[in-house]
Amino acid sequence: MSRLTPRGREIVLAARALVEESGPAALTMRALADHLGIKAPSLYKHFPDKAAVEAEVIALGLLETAEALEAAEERFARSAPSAPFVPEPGAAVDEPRTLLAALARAYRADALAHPHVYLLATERPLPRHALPEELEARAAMPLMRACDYDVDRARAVWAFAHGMVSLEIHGRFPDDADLAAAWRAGVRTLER
Amino acid sequence: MSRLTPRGREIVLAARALVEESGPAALTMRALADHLGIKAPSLYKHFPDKAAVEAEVIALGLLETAEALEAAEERFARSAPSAPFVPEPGAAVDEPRTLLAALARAYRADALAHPHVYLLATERPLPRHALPEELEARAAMPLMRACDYDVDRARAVWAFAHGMVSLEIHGRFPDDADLAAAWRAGVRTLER
DNA sequence: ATTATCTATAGATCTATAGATAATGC
DNA sequence: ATTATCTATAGATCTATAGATAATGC
Repeated sequence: MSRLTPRGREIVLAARALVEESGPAALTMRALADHLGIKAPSLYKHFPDKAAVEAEVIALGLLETAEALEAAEERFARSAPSAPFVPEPGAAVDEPRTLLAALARAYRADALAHPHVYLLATERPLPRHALPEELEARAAMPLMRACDYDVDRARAVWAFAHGMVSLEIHGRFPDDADLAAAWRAGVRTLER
Repeated sequence: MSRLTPRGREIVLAARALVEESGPAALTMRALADHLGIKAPSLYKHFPDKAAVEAEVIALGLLETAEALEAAEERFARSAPSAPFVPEPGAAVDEPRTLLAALARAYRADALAHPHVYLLATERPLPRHALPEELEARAAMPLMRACDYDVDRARAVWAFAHGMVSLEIHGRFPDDADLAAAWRAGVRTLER
């Protein structure tokens, strides 16, 4: 994004909106051009091909995930200074009690806030060559820190969170499933 | 499958082979017909539309998953009669020690044995109306039994397993990641 | 009679290139 | 001069229907 021209940025934002509105398959050069009020061939003066546009949308998604997790880390650090959790009488009940719970909640909220972009960014190989250096690593860091740099546990937690979100977005759980309870069950056991 | 004509079955098997060979997007009525040595319009005498063929491939995938998990359950029941695990001197080290570990291993092996069919069957909404009654429930039962019918934990375990497999198939882990270790970390903590 | 196939074809799309034209920035 | 746009168009696909033809099963 940062290395794009202003017009390039506009195009990517329109592409993102298109994906979010109608799913990854709806991102065609024609639909994108329509959205922008221009003709499809004009897009090729800004991007070499469709894959380049798609990669920028994916980069946006990853960046947002990274920022959402970093913000959750910070909020948690502020609200839970150090001592073990002690529920205050009358305090809101649903504050996350652990850093991992806070990150899990943020991960889910971010993914469900733009499910189609989430799927575009996760359910296919990453176009790593077209992404900003270090973006992938940055998105992974909050979980690594929460897992005390135990990479195996961090990967297991990531897989759990991704699996929950993926299955939820694709409507694979029963309609009446208590997904909050499933998240709690997973986070609680993965906690240590 | 069972409710198909013999020719219908051949068509579905060819479709399955096509998906497995070249991915879900490669399943087109033309490519399928080519594979069978006929012309595309002929397929419409056997299936009303492409979605119907796809649904049968998905049903095959689900059925295989169910059978793989059931077989793993049975193998585990035979090999680990009841007593807590005691490693015998000189015994093979990599026998799964718990039912959950056995199921996790079977889930991964099944998915990686035909990754494209796995993705077709999981990374989109299920065409439930076109699937055999109870197939979805059957595929879910082994995990439910392993989790003592704690549905929240069963869903968490499923999400973990699906997430691991999905991320692995899409090449989202680093090439040198020790995925066996991540599986162990996840299964161990989700164990209870 | 029914079934499986075929040819021909309608009707939608897609991505991407070539080359012309208008507008903007020195 | 450069940049952003346009029109025209090549070249690939796709799904699905209509109607003809050949083969099979009573």
